[in-house]
Formats: sequence, structure tokens, C-alpha cells
Amino acid sequence: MQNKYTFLPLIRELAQCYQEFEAYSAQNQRSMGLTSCQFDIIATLGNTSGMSFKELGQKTLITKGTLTGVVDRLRERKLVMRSPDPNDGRSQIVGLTEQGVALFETVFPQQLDYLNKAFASLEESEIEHMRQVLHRLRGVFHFSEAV
Amino acid sequence: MQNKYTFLPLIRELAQCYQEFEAYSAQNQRSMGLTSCQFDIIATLGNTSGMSFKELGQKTLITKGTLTGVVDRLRERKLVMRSPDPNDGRSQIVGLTEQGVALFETVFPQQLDYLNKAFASLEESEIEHMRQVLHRLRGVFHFSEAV
DNA sequence: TTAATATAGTACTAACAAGGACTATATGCA
DNA sequence: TGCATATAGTCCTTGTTAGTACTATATTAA
Repeated sequence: MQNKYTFLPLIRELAQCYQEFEAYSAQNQRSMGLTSCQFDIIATLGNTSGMSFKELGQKTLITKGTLTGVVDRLRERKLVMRSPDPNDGRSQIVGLTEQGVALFETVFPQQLDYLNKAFASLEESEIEHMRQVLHRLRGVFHFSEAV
Repeated sequence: MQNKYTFLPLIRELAQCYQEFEAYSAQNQRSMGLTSCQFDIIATLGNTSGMSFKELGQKTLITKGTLTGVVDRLRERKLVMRSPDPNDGRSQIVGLTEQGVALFETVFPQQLDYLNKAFASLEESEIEHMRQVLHRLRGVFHFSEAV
């Protein structure tokens, strides 16, 4: 117990950092008529020929229960479509419709530009360093979970 | 546009890091019968004589609309109470009940210990370095928002 | 083949989350 | 004073989010 809870400010900073990123990012996505979650799915399906719910969930960090609803809403807007997986009767392939592709090609570059503006003040080397720091921090929760 | 979107892996790492922390943290909170959000409120009100909805929202990063519901659920469980603010007729003071204080004194130290296990593998200096890195990253979104 | 087990996705519940409309109260200024 | 504007909190809507139970299909092994 050498550690006298100095991690508390770190946790607070992590939460604030993530939430402010989310707020920043969502602001632009919202102006494009999408929620964060919906944008994530459109962006993940872009430039692919579709993927299963499972794979889509893993890539977007959205759990299966949530995914059903989100995909449903996107399907109602005719942005994504579903088809049975010929190789697995339990599985379905989700992919962008023609309208979905058109939307992707509009909103994805715009969002990249929008985010790029935020990161323009950082050196590439610093961005990479930050990524490594976060990776190391993340490892802490992995290890402890196994115990 | 010197930057060729090297921030994308960083963003991904940030999201994963936050989500895995949340999952790790919530696992213990859940075992104590509280959601993350409820724990946050109990922890924030602990060792205080109460505060307004506004202040509570600012400290916990929970927006007012959400806060009403969360406080209601805690009040149903007789963990928090509300009283009118004598200085401002629009405002109400939220504070822990006797049961709330008792719960706080049980669950807060336990959660600290639980988190401390995760961070035990890090040096204090490294924790502080991580905090500074996150603080710098967070600043990026502030600056850009103003533009 | 058949039984045990695992996996993909759905349905349902409780809770959180952001935003906007709304009410009541405060505050600033003419 | 009295009006315009701002603020605190509630309510409502839409949309995640996690978790659990459930159905249907796959896979494995006896």
C-alpha cells in the first residue's frame, strides 16, 4: 500500500478527457444527423462488403444487445441492410445500402477533417506517445481483472 | 494537413482505455448494489453537507436531465434526501441520509482498495505522467471547440 | 445419430445520457 | 416598481448501454 490513491486524479482526467472528446466528436456527427453510435457503424461498414453482428460489435465496441437496436434504426432509414450468412444459419451480414455508401462518402471525410483540426496542434511523435501511454494504462485493468 | 490521421489509433486507444476502466470499476460497484452513476453520486456527496443539483452535476459530469432521475432512484432507496436552498428558491440541496452516510463509509474505502489493486503495478511518477498526458490531450478538444 | 455444449442474434428490463420545452424563481436595468 | 433576461430543476423524447433469458443453429464427441 505504498500508493496513497494518487490514481484518483488520473481517473478523473481519463473520464474528463474521454467525455470531452466524445462531446467534441458528437457535435459534428450530430450536425450530420447521426448519433455517435450510428456514425461508428456507418464508418466501420464503409469500404467493406459487410460483416456479421458479432464482428461489427467487436470493432465498434458496441455490445450485441445494443447493436440490434442501433442497426434496426439505421435500417429504418435505409442506410444499412441485412442478409443471411450463407455459411452460418445463425449469423447475418450487415452492410451499407447504396444510400448508406453515399452517406459514408459524405460524412466520413468530413468527420476526419473535423477531428484533424483538433489534433493539428500536436506533433505526430506526441500523438504516438500518447497512444502508448493509454495502451499501458489500459493494460492495468486487464491484468487486475484476471486476479 | 501534414497530419495523415495518425490520431485515429489514439482515439481508439482512448475509447478502449476508458471503457475498460469503466467495466473494471463498475464490476465492483455492481457487486455493492450500485451503478457507476449512483456510486459517483454517493462518493461525491460523502463528507459534505450536501450541494445543489447544479454543483453535483458539475462534479460528477452528469447532466441535469439525467441527474433528476438518478437522484430520484437514490431517494427511493432512502440514501439521499433533498431540502430547499434557503438562499435560492429555485435550488435544492441534495445530501446523504444517515443510511447514505453508512453506505458511503462502507463502499467508498472498498472501491478505493479495489482500484488500488489495479494501479499497484505503476510507480507514482508514472501515474502522474499519465495524468499530465491526458490533461494535454484533453486541452486539444477545448481549444478546437472555441474555433 | 444423438446428446451436450457453444455461439449468433433477439427480446426485455432497468438505467443512463443529451437536448429541448417548460415552470418557478432571481436578477439586472430602465 | 416592473419588465426583460437568466438560471435551477423537471419532464419528455430519442437513443444508447449492460445484463439476462431465450430461440435457433453449429459443433463436438460418445
